[in-house]
Amino acid sequence: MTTEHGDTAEAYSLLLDDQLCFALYAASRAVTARYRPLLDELGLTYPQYLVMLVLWDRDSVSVRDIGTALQLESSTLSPLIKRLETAGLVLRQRRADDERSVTVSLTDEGRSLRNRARCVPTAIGDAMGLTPQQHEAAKDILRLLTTNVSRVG
Amino acid sequence: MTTEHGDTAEAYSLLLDDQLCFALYAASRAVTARYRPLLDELGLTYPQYLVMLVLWDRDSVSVRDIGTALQLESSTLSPLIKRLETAGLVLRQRRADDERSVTVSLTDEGRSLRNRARCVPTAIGDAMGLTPQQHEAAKDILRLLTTNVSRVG
DNA sequence: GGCTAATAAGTTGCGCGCGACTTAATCGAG
DNA sequence: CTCGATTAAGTCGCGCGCAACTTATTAGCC
Repeated sequence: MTTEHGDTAEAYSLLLDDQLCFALYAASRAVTARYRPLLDELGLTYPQYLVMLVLWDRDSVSVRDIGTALQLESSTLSPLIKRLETAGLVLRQRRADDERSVTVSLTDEGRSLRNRARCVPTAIGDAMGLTPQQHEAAKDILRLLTTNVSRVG
Repeated sequence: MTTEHGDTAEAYSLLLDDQLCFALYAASRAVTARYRPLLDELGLTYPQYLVMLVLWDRDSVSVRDIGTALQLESSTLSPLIKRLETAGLVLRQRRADDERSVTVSLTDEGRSLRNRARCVPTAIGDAMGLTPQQHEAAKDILRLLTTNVSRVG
Protein backbone atom coordinates (compact mmCIF):
# COMPACT_ATOMS: atom_id res chain seq x y z
CA MET A 1 0.00 0.00 0.00
CA THR A 2 1.65 3.19 -1.16
CA THR A 3 -0.13 6.30 0.05
CA GLU A 4 0.76 9.39 -1.92
CA HIS A 5 0.29 13.13 -2.17
CA GLY A 6 -0.40 13.38 1.55
CA ASP A 7 -3.63 11.40 1.42
CA THR A 8 -4.84 10.25 4.76
CA ALA A 9 -4.84 6.49 5.12
CA GLU A 10 -7.75 4.97 3.21
CA ALA A 11 -8.30 1.53 1.78
CA TYR A 12 -8.14 2.88 -1.77
CA SER A 13 -6.79 6.14 -3.18
CA LEU A 14 -8.33 8.56 -5.63
CA LEU A 15 -5.34 8.20 -7.95
CA LEU A 16 -6.19 7.02 -11.43
CA ASP A 17 -3.18 4.76 -11.75
CA ASP A 18 -4.02 2.91 -8.53
CA GLN A 19 -7.46 1.89 -9.70
CA LEU A 20 -8.30 -1.55 -10.98
CA CYS A 21 -11.48 -0.14 -12.48
CA PHE A 22 -9.49 2.08 -14.82
CA ALA A 23 -7.20 -0.77 -15.82
CA LEU A 24 -10.35 -2.70 -16.69
CA TYR A 25 -11.90 0.18 -18.62
CA ALA A 26 -8.68 0.80 -20.56
CA ALA A 27 -8.11 -2.88 -21.31
CA SER A 28 -11.65 -3.37 -22.56
CA ARG A 29 -11.39 -0.45 -24.97
CA ALA A 30 -7.91 -1.48 -26.12
CA VAL A 31 -9.12 -5.00 -26.92
CA THR A 32 -12.16 -3.69 -28.78
CA ALA A 33 -9.88 -1.39 -30.76
CA ARG A 34 -7.74 -4.37 -31.67
CA TYR A 35 -10.81 -6.21 -32.95
CA ARG A 36 -11.98 -3.27 -35.09
CA PRO A 37 -9.90 -3.76 -38.27
CA LEU A 38 -10.60 -7.51 -38.22
CA LEU A 39 -14.34 -7.05 -37.75
CA ASP A 40 -14.46 -4.25 -40.33
CA GLU A 41 -13.60 -6.90 -42.91
CA LEU A 42 -16.65 -8.89 -41.80
CA GLY A 43 -18.83 -5.78 -41.73
CA LEU A 44 -19.47 -6.19 -37.99
CA THR A 45 -19.07 -4.06 -34.89
CA TYR A 46 -17.82 -5.73 -31.74
CA PRO A 47 -21.26 -6.04 -30.07
CA GLN A 48 -22.68 -7.35 -33.35
CA TYR A 49 -19.87 -9.91 -33.42
CA LEU A 50 -20.86 -11.05 -29.91
CA VAL A 51 -24.46 -11.58 -31.06
CA MET A 52 -23.16 -13.57 -34.03
CA LEU A 53 -21.07 -15.72 -31.67
CA VAL A 54 -24.26 -16.67 -29.84
CA LEU A 55 -26.03 -17.46 -33.12
CA TRP A 56 -23.11 -19.42 -34.58
CA ASP A 57 -23.31 -21.59 -31.48
CA ARG A 58 -27.10 -22.05 -31.31
CA ASP A 59 -28.35 -21.02 -34.79
CA SER A 60 -31.71 -19.78 -33.51
CA VAL A 61 -32.19 -17.85 -30.27
CA SER A 62 -34.75 -15.51 -28.76
CA VAL A 63 -33.86 -11.87 -28.17
CA ARG A 64 -34.36 -12.57 -24.49
CA ASP A 65 -31.77 -15.38 -24.47
CA ILE A 66 -29.26 -13.25 -26.39
CA GLY A 67 -29.77 -10.62 -23.70
CA THR A 68 -29.14 -13.16 -20.98
CA ALA A 69 -25.99 -14.45 -22.70
CA LEU A 70 -24.50 -10.99 -23.29
CA GLN A 71 -26.05 -9.22 -20.31
CA LEU A 72 -27.57 -6.57 -22.56
CA GLU A 73 -30.99 -4.92 -22.45
CA SER A 74 -33.54 -5.22 -25.24
CA SER A 75 -33.13 -1.47 -25.73
CA THR A 76 -29.57 -2.19 -26.85
CA LEU A 77 -30.27 -5.42 -28.71
CA SER A 78 -33.39 -4.50 -30.67
CA PRO A 79 -31.76 -1.85 -32.88
CA LEU A 80 -28.54 -3.88 -33.13
CA ILE A 81 -30.38 -6.99 -34.35
CA LYS A 82 -32.34 -4.89 -36.82
CA ARG A 83 -29.03 -3.74 -38.29
CA LEU A 84 -27.90 -7.38 -38.57
CA GLU A 85 -31.19 -8.12 -40.34
CA THR A 86 -30.67 -5.19 -42.72
CA ALA A 87 -27.19 -6.58 -43.43
CA GLY A 88 -28.82 -9.89 -44.42
CA LEU A 89 -27.13 -11.95 -41.72
CA VAL A 90 -30.17 -12.65 -39.57
CA LEU A 91 -33.91 -13.27 -39.66
CA ARG A 92 -36.41 -12.09 -37.01
CA GLN A 93 -39.77 -13.76 -36.53
CA ARG A 94 -42.44 -13.74 -33.82
CA ARG A 95 -42.84 -17.08 -32.15
CA ALA A 96 -46.17 -18.74 -32.89
CA ASP A 97 -46.70 -20.15 -29.42
CA ASP A 98 -45.77 -16.87 -27.70
CA GLU A 99 -46.34 -13.74 -29.70
CA ARG A 100 -44.33 -11.69 -27.22
CA SER A 101 -41.12 -13.48 -28.10
CA VAL A 102 -38.98 -12.89 -31.20
CA THR A 103 -36.72 -15.62 -32.51
CA VAL A 104 -33.51 -14.54 -34.22
CA SER A 105 -32.02 -17.07 -36.64
CA LEU A 106 -29.09 -17.12 -39.06
CA THR A 107 -29.52 -16.69 -42.79
CA ASP A 108 -27.24 -18.70 -45.07
CA GLU A 109 -25.13 -15.57 -45.42
CA GLY A 110 -24.93 -15.25 -41.64
CA ARG A 111 -23.96 -18.89 -41.29
CA SER A 112 -21.28 -18.66 -43.96
CA LEU A 113 -19.73 -15.62 -42.26
CA ARG A 114 -18.61 -18.00 -39.52
CA ASN A 115 -15.87 -19.40 -41.72
CA ARG A 116 -14.44 -15.95 -42.34
CA ALA A 117 -14.58 -15.26 -38.59
CA ARG A 118 -12.68 -18.38 -37.58
CA CYS A 119 -9.30 -16.68 -37.63
CA VAL A 120 -10.45 -13.77 -35.43
CA PRO A 121 -10.15 -15.37 -31.96
CA THR A 122 -6.69 -16.67 -32.79
CA ALA A 123 -5.53 -13.28 -34.07
CA ILE A 124 -6.81 -11.58 -30.92
CA GLY A 125 -5.42 -14.30 -28.69
CA ASP A 126 -1.99 -13.85 -30.26
CA ALA A 127 -2.16 -10.07 -29.90
CA MET A 128 -3.00 -10.43 -26.21
CA GLY A 129 0.37 -12.11 -25.76
CA LEU A 130 -0.54 -13.90 -22.53
CA THR A 131 0.67 -17.33 -21.53
CA PRO A 132 -2.10 -19.96 -21.37
CA GLN A 133 -1.85 -19.75 -17.58
CA GLN A 134 -2.22 -15.95 -17.60
CA HIS A 135 -5.08 -16.22 -20.07
CA GLU A 136 -7.02 -18.64 -17.86
CA ALA A 137 -6.15 -16.69 -14.71
CA ALA A 138 -7.47 -13.50 -16.30
CA LYS A 139 -10.74 -15.16 -17.33
CA ASP A 140 -11.20 -16.64 -13.86
CA ILE A 141 -10.62 -13.40 -12.01
CA LEU A 142 -12.75 -11.33 -14.40
CA ARG A 143 -15.65 -13.75 -13.98
CA LEU A 144 -15.24 -13.65 -10.20
CA LEU A 145 -15.15 -9.86 -10.37
CA THR A 146 -18.29 -9.73 -12.52
CA THR A 147 -20.13 -12.09 -10.18
CA ASN A 148 -19.15 -10.15 -7.07
CA VAL A 149 -19.84 -6.72 -8.49
CA SER A 150 -23.24 -7.82 -9.84
CA ARG A 151 -24.43 -8.94 -6.39
CA VAL A 152 -27.20 -6.97 -4.79
CA GLY A 153 -26.20 -4.97 -1.73
CA MET B 1 -8.07 -27.28 -24.12
CA THR B 2 -11.64 -28.47 -24.59
CA THR B 3 -12.76 -28.54 -28.20
CA GLU B 4 -16.53 -28.60 -28.59
CA HIS B 5 -19.37 -28.82 -31.06
CA GLY B 6 -17.21 -30.64 -33.59
CA ASP B 7 -14.87 -27.69 -34.13
CA THR B 8 -11.65 -28.60 -35.82
CA ALA B 9 -8.63 -28.03 -33.63
CA GLU B 10 -7.88 -24.30 -33.39
CA ALA B 11 -6.03 -22.26 -30.82
CA TYR B 12 -9.25 -20.50 -29.77
CA SER B 13 -12.91 -21.36 -30.30
CA LEU B 14 -15.79 -19.21 -31.46
CA LEU B 15 -17.73 -19.95 -28.28
CA LEU B 16 -18.69 -16.90 -26.28
CA ASP B 17 -18.01 -18.48 -22.92
CA ASP B 18 -14.45 -19.42 -23.91
CA GLN B 19 -13.45 -15.89 -24.73
CA LEU B 20 -11.40 -13.69 -22.46
CA CYS B 21 -12.51 -10.67 -24.48
CA PHE B 22 -16.12 -11.22 -23.49
CA ALA B 23 -15.20 -11.69 -19.82
CA LEU B 24 -13.41 -8.35 -20.08
CA TYR B 25 -16.32 -6.62 -21.81
CA ALA B 26 -18.82 -7.99 -19.29
CA ALA B 27 -16.65 -7.14 -16.28
CA SER B 28 -16.08 -3.59 -17.47
CA ARG B 29 -19.79 -2.93 -17.90
CA ALA B 30 -20.64 -4.61 -14.59
CA VAL B 31 -18.14 -2.43 -12.73
CA THR B 32 -19.41 0.72 -14.42
CA ALA B 33 -22.96 -0.27 -13.47
CA ARG B 34 -21.83 -0.66 -9.89
CA TYR B 35 -20.38 2.86 -9.95
CA ARG B 36 -23.56 4.41 -11.38
CA PRO B 37 -25.65 4.92 -8.21
CA LEU B 38 -22.61 6.25 -6.34
CA LEU B 39 -21.66 8.67 -9.09
CA ASP B 40 -25.27 9.74 -9.59
CA GLU B 41 -25.06 11.29 -6.13
CA LEU B 42 -22.08 13.32 -7.30
CA GLY B 43 -23.78 14.23 -10.56
CA LEU B 44 -21.06 12.49 -12.58
CA THR B 45 -20.91 9.80 -15.23
CA TYR B 46 -18.10 7.27 -15.04
CA PRO B 47 -15.93 8.88 -17.75
CA GLN B 48 -16.54 12.28 -16.14
CA TYR B 49 -15.41 10.77 -12.83
CA LEU B 50 -12.19 9.60 -14.50
CA VAL B 51 -11.49 13.14 -15.74
CA MET B 52 -12.13 14.44 -12.23
CA LEU B 53 -9.66 11.88 -10.84
CA VAL B 54 -6.97 13.36 -13.10
CA LEU B 55 -7.87 16.89 -12.01
CA TRP B 56 -8.06 16.02 -8.31
CA ASP B 57 -4.51 14.74 -8.65
CA ARG B 58 -3.03 17.58 -10.72
CA ASP B 59 -5.54 20.46 -10.36
CA SER B 60 -4.81 21.92 -13.79
CA VAL B 61 -4.18 19.83 -16.90
CA SER B 62 -4.35 20.31 -20.66
CA VAL B 63 -6.97 18.46 -22.67
CA ARG B 64 -4.11 16.70 -24.38
CA ASP B 65 -2.69 15.36 -21.11
CA ILE B 66 -6.12 14.20 -19.95
CA GLY B 67 -6.36 12.34 -23.23
CA THR B 68 -3.00 10.74 -22.67
CA ALA B 69 -3.90 9.72 -19.12
CA LEU B 70 -7.26 8.20 -20.06
CA GLN B 71 -6.38 7.11 -23.60
CA LEU B 72 -9.31 9.07 -25.00
CA GLU B 73 -9.59 11.21 -28.14
CA SER B 74 -10.33 14.92 -28.08
CA SER B 75 -13.56 14.10 -29.90
CA THR B 76 -14.66 12.28 -26.75
CA LEU B 77 -13.14 14.68 -24.24
CA SER B 78 -14.15 18.05 -25.69
CA PRO B 79 -17.92 17.59 -25.24
CA LEU B 80 -17.42 15.78 -21.92
CA ILE B 81 -15.31 18.59 -20.47
CA LYS B 82 -17.84 21.15 -21.71
CA ARG B 83 -20.47 19.31 -19.68
CA LEU B 84 -18.22 19.45 -16.62
CA GLU B 85 -17.83 23.18 -17.25
CA THR B 86 -21.60 23.63 -17.53
CA ALA B 87 -21.92 21.75 -14.23
CA GLY B 88 -19.58 24.34 -12.67
CA LEU B 89 -16.87 21.84 -11.74
CA VAL B 90 -14.23 22.94 -14.21
CA LEU B 91 -12.78 25.94 -16.03
CA ARG B 92 -11.40 25.91 -19.60
CA GLN B 93 -8.93 28.50 -20.83
CA ARG B 94 -6.60 28.83 -23.81
CA ARG B 95 -2.97 28.81 -22.83
CA ALA B 96 -1.24 32.14 -23.40
CA ASP B 97 2.06 30.68 -24.61
CA ASP B 98 0.36 28.20 -26.96
CA GLU B 99 -3.04 29.21 -28.21
CA ARG B 100 -3.67 25.69 -29.56
CA SER B 101 -3.73 24.22 -26.07
CA VAL B 102 -6.61 24.42 -23.59
CA THR B 103 -5.96 24.14 -19.88
CA VAL B 104 -8.68 22.54 -17.75
CA SER B 105 -8.64 23.49 -14.06
CA LEU B 106 -10.85 22.81 -11.06
CA THR B 107 -13.30 25.35 -9.70
CA ASP B 108 -13.78 25.49 -5.92
CA GLU B 109 -16.92 23.43 -6.43
CA GLY B 110 -14.95 20.86 -8.42
CA ARG B 111 -12.26 20.72 -5.75
CA SER B 112 -14.77 20.31 -2.94
CA LEU B 113 -16.45 17.41 -4.75
CA ARG B 114 -13.32 15.42 -3.99
CA ASN B 115 -14.33 15.01 -0.37
CA ARG B 116 -17.69 13.57 -1.32
CA ALA B 117 -15.92 11.20 -3.73
CA ARG B 118 -13.49 9.83 -1.17
CA CYS B 119 -15.72 6.94 -0.18
CA VAL B 120 -16.27 5.80 -3.79
CA PRO B 121 -13.07 3.78 -4.39
CA THR B 122 -13.51 1.99 -1.08
CA ALA B 123 -17.16 1.14 -1.84
CA ILE B 124 -16.20 -0.23 -5.25
CA GLY B 125 -13.20 -2.06 -3.85
CA ASP B 126 -15.41 -3.75 -1.29
CA ALA B 127 -17.99 -4.69 -3.92
CA MET B 128 -15.28 -6.26 -6.06
CA GLY B 129 -14.65 -8.70 -3.23
CA LEU B 130 -11.12 -9.62 -4.29
CA THR B 131 -8.27 -10.38 -1.95
CA PRO B 132 -5.44 -7.82 -2.05
CA GLN B 133 -3.40 -10.40 -3.96
CA GLN B 134 -6.16 -10.96 -6.52
CA HIS B 135 -6.68 -7.21 -6.83
CA GLU B 136 -2.99 -6.61 -7.62
CA ALA B 137 -2.81 -9.64 -9.90
CA ALA B 138 -5.82 -8.36 -11.85
CA LYS B 139 -4.29 -4.89 -12.26
CA ASP B 140 -0.97 -6.37 -13.38
CA ILE B 141 -2.46 -8.68 -15.98
CA LEU B 142 -4.87 -6.05 -17.33
CA ARG B 143 -2.02 -3.60 -17.78
CA LEU B 144 0.07 -6.25 -19.51
CA LEU B 145 -2.91 -7.06 -21.72
CA THR B 146 -3.45 -3.39 -22.58
CA THR B 147 0.23 -2.93 -23.42
CA ASN B 148 0.38 -6.02 -25.61
CA VAL B 149 -2.88 -5.38 -27.43
CA SER B 150 -1.94 -1.75 -28.11
CA ARG B 151 1.29 -2.73 -29.86
CA VAL B 152 1.52 -2.07 -33.55
CA GLY B 153 1.62 -5.18 -35.74
C1' DG C 1 -64.11 -16.36 -17.86
C1' DG C 2 -62.27 -11.96 -16.09
C1' DC C 3 -58.85 -9.05 -14.52
C1' DT C 4 -54.50 -7.86 -12.69
C1' DA C 5 -49.63 -8.82 -12.74
C1' DA C 6 -45.77 -10.22 -15.16
C1' DT C 7 -43.14 -10.68 -19.29
C1' DA C 8 -41.01 -9.67 -24.16
C1' DA C 9 -39.81 -6.48 -27.31
C1' DG C 10 -39.40 -2.04 -28.75
C1' DT C 11 -38.96 3.42 -28.58
C1' DT C 12 -36.86 7.61 -26.91
C1' DG C 13 -33.30 10.47 -24.93
C1' DC C 14 -28.69 11.14 -23.60
C1' DG C 15 -23.77 10.40 -22.95
C1' DC C 16 -20.05 8.20 -24.46
C1' DG C 17 -16.20 6.41 -27.94
C1' DC C 18 -14.18 6.80 -32.16
C1' DG C 19 -13.27 7.60 -37.23
C1' DA C 20 -13.15 11.28 -40.43
C1' DC C 21 -12.83 15.75 -40.90
C1' DT C 22 -12.11 21.03 -39.92
C1' DT C 23 -9.91 25.07 -37.91
C1' DA C 24 -6.34 27.42 -35.93
C1' DA C 25 -1.76 27.87 -34.12
C1' DT C 26 3.08 26.48 -33.90
C1' DC C 27 7.20 24.20 -35.68
C1' DG C 28 10.98 23.64 -38.63
C1' DA C 29 13.60 22.86 -42.89
C1' DG C 30 15.52 25.62 -46.44
C1' DC D 1 11.55 34.83 -43.26
C1' DT D 2 8.50 31.54 -45.52
C1' DC D 3 5.63 27.96 -46.31
C1' DG D 4 4.46 23.14 -45.85
C1' DA D 5 4.05 19.81 -41.98
C1' DT D 6 2.71 18.98 -37.45
C1' DT D 7 -0.03 19.60 -33.44
C1' DA D 8 -4.27 20.80 -30.34
C1' DA D 9 -8.87 21.18 -30.02
C1' DG D 10 -13.20 20.75 -31.73
C1' DT D 11 -17.40 19.20 -34.92
C1' DC D 12 -20.12 15.60 -37.07
C1' DG D 13 -22.07 11.07 -37.77
C1' DC D 14 -23.04 6.64 -36.08
C1' DG D 15 -23.42 2.70 -33.03
C1' DC D 16 -23.67 1.34 -28.70
C1' DG D 17 -25.44 1.03 -23.51
C1' DC D 18 -28.79 2.06 -20.38
C1' DA D 19 -32.73 4.36 -17.82
C1' DA D 20 -37.44 5.32 -18.38
C1' DC D 21 -41.23 4.37 -20.73
C1' DT D 22 -44.77 2.14 -24.07
C1' DT D 23 -47.18 -1.66 -26.37
C1' DA D 24 -48.66 -6.15 -26.85
C1' DT D 25 -49.16 -10.69 -25.11
C1' DT D 26 -49.37 -14.28 -21.71
C1' DA D 27 -49.79 -16.11 -16.88
C1' DG D 28 -52.16 -16.78 -12.92
C1' DC D 29 -55.31 -15.97 -9.24
C1' DC D 30 -60.22 -15.62 -8.07
